Amino acid sequence: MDEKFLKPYDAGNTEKRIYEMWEQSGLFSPDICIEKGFTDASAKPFSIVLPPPNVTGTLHMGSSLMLAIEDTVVRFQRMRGKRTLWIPGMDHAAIATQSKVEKILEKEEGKRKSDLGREAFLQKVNEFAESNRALMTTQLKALGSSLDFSREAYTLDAKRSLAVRTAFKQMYDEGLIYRGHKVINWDPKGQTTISDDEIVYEERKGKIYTFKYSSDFPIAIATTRPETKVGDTGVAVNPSDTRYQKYIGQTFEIKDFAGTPLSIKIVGDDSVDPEYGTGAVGVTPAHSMIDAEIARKHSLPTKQVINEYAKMMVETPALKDKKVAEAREIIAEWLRNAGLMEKEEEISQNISTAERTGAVIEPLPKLQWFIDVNKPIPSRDGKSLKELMHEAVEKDGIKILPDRFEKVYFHWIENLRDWCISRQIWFGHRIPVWYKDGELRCEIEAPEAEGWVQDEDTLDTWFSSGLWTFSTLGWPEQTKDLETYHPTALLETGYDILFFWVARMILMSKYLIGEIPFKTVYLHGLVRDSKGQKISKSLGNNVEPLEMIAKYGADAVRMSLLVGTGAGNDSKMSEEKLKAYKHFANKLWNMARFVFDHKAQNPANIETPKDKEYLEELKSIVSDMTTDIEAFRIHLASEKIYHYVWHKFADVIIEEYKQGLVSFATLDDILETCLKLLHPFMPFVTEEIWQSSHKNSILTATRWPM
RNA sequence: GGGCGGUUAGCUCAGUUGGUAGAGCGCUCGAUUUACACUCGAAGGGUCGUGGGUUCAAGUCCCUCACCGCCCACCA
Repeated sequence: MDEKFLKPYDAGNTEKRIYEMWEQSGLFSPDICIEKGFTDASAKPFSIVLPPPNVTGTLHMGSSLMLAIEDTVVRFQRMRGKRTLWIPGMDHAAIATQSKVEKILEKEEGKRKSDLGREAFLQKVNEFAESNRALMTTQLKALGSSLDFSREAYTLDAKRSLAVRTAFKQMYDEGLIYRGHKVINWDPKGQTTISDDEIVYEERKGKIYTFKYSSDFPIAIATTRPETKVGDTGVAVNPSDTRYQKYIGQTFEIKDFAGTPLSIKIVGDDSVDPEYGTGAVGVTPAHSMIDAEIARKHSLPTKQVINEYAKMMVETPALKDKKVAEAREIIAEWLRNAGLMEKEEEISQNISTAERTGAVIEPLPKLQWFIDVNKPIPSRDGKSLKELMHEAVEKDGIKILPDRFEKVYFHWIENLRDWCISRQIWFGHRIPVWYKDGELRCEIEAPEAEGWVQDEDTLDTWFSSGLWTFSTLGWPEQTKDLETYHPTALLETGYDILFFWVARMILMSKYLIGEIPFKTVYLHGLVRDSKGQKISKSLGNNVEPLEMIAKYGADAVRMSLLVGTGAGNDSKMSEEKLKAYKHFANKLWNMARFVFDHKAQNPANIETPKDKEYLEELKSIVSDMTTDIEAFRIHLASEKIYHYVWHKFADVIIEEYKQGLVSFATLDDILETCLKLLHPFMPFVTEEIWQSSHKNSILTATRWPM
């Protein structure tokens, strides 16, 4: 017997060596599995794309859970004989990465990005991204992830950039991408637009003011933002409201509203609730999306009064260049003095803030690029993107686990508005549109003729990640990989990016290649700390995966994340759990030691009545686990094998063997099967034990028991 | 305002299609120079949040309420 069995299992001394052995074997590539005869060339494919971690930072416990689940499924399917492919990659995460580098630049060199200029700044960002990529690759490997690194992708590399430009052009040519002057969510701190999904609502105390524009104006209105009222061009009332009906169609000229002249037209609109407030709404077309919609219906003019720095842009000296918060007070005070203020009430309101910077969102009218989600698409039977996204889950059979998220998904689609995809940041895919003399061209490659200037803006980072399932497989080129591995079998990710990412992938895939991107979506929950708190920097309760791996071993980290963590449920990470599974790895180690020890003594093999019973029982364990993993009930399968190995095999069967109630052949059989069954969950310790008794054989490339 | 999830042993949580409650940790008692102290055995501990309903049978299905948590939504 190998001497190392005389000591407790030492993960630290094992894992790196085992991973290198796996990498050298090439078995993580399905092509090599076929070449070596482990996988049948005509076997069914099974593919997963790794949700690309952001190059912003390092992997956290949530990513470790993701890797543990995916690697378990991938190893299982590989052992089942499928042509199994798991593609790694990274996401450039445009805004997140750029703002992080901006912060570093500010802190370390006291410079702003404008001091460097676009090119030099981007070089810094790329260097930062590159150094993180290397560290994250180490982390992926440390956990044992059986990823095919020969196919590694990056959202910003040449192939993926080509995919982005191709997708953009195709959507532009079919009229799905358009440029429009619309009210968008402006982040005054980040100085960029953001999409509806990047808004976070924060509950804050506010005031609602009820007032009239002037003493001879017949209708009072209410607002939480008096400063925007200098941009009002209308008042909307419900057409059936007898109090106000008579004014509909009239225009009132207000000579002096806090120093600004207003022209207010009364319009009738069904969206106004006569019961709420004064039953009338002041319409500010430039600074509210809902108002913009009312204004569009009634042809009210748009008057922008707030600029990109969240400062007033009216000529009135008292207001000009004032911050919105100051302007609010100035106007409120003016209303009080003029005797126009009817009521002021404290309320709690949800204000929209930018997810990244925390700044209060300022809705502004701007010329931006959008994806039209409602337009009927000729090449897709006249269906809209919304409809395509809907039918992917409704009809095409994408299964979302847990299934309650299907409802959430449908609800999101129903409320979806056109997606603003242009961003005023530097890091990311430049919009593939060029301008010259008032002319515009959308091309995959820059026009060769002189004088064409490319659009300054970049694309929302989710545009490129939306292409991920097929851009990683070579699209727009019609590759063999694309044909074989798309649609992918499984998309496993956190429920928090269902809208950001999962829905966008369905949109892109259904439109661009006419098929669903994946058959099953498995959404995992949040990994919290031992007290159930969200892990965050401000709480300082971050658990570093690499440290935990060093302390307890990757197998223990994986098991502690997997056991008992069902789809969609948040879970808690604790050192007790990690310790328990470290003990389990060692228990297994000693069980192997016991069996090997006895094997060396050439035990007589006398069949006993118990042999058959135990082998039958094991068969049913195998079949239960197979069903569980195929249905992605990893939390049940992992618990089942844990319990069987420790409390049946070790506590009962081995003990009975000592008493001669079980034959050695059966004991040996059970150990071998257990190693296989445990391998997807705890790849390192099982492989290490396997290699000790099976020279020239790799457990990773061994068939799952039947 | 709308939707969703949770409420099961002291703690943390499982419980897949309804068949008279499970695990880990902790606690108590005990074993043992043992493959393994990163061990083993035993014991204790739950009217499965509340109230009702369906059923031969409900933690599991339906309804009510309560508390905790999450998501969505620019009632001005």
